[in-house]
Amino acid sequence: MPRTSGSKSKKTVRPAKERVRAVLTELARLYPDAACTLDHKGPLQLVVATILSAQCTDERVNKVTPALFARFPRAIDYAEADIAELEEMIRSTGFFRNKAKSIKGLGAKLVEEHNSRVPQTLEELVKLPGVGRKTANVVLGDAFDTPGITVDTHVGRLSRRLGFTSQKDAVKAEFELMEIIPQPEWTTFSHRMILHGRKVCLSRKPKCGECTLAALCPSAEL
DNA sequence: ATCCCGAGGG
DNA sequence: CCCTCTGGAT
Repeated sequence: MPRTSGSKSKKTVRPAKERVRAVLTELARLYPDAACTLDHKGPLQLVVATILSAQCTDERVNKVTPALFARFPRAIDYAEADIAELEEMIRSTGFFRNKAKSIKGLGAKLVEEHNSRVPQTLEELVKLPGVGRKTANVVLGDAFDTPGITVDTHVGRLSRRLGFTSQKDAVKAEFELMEIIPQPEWTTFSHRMILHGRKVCLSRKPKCGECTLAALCPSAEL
C-alpha cells in the first residue's frame, strides 16, 4: 500500500552528510574508547544489568550487581529466586518490584524456551520479560557484536538537539538514525552519545560553552 | 522539582 | 496515545 499524500507522519529534514560525518569524527576524538559502562561478564549478566538500568544511573546499577551476580550466577537461579530477596537486593535501583518480577521471569523463560541461553535476535530478545527494544539493542551490540542503535534518553535527546531526528518516539528515531549513521558505527555511536549526554550535553543545563560540537549543533546556545 | 542507558499495560 | 512503577542524586 503506497503512502498517500495525506500522511501525517513527520519526516525529519535529513541533516547534511558532511555535518553528520563531522559530528561522528568529533565524538570519536572525544570518546575513543567508548564502551558499555555496565559492569558484566557475559550476555546473561548484561541483560540483567540493563533491565536494572531503567531510570537509574549505571553507577548505581554497578553497586548492586556484584552481590546479585554472585548470588544468582545462572538463569535457573533467577527462575528459582525468592522474589522478596531479589527485590531487596535491587531495591536501590528503583522500580524494584517490576524489575524483580522481570528478572525472575527472564530466568524462567530462558530455561524453558532458550536452553538457558540468551537469544541473539532482536525478535526473540524483545519477547523476554523486562526486555524492550532499548535493552535488546544493548545486548545485541555489547554481547553479540551485532550493530544496533540504542535510543535511550541520552541518544534521543542529543539526536534531537543535533537535528539528526525530530522524533520523540524512540523507535522512529532509531530508524531515522539508522539511515544517516553508517551501520558499522551504530554501537559506538550509541556509547559516545550516551557519554556526551552524561558529561556535556546534560538534559537540564547543557554545557554548550564547553562543547566541542557546538559549532556543528543547531541547538547550541552560547 | 527534575532527571537517570525503560517496559508493560490500558 | 497515555499512565504507572521507584529510589537516589542534583
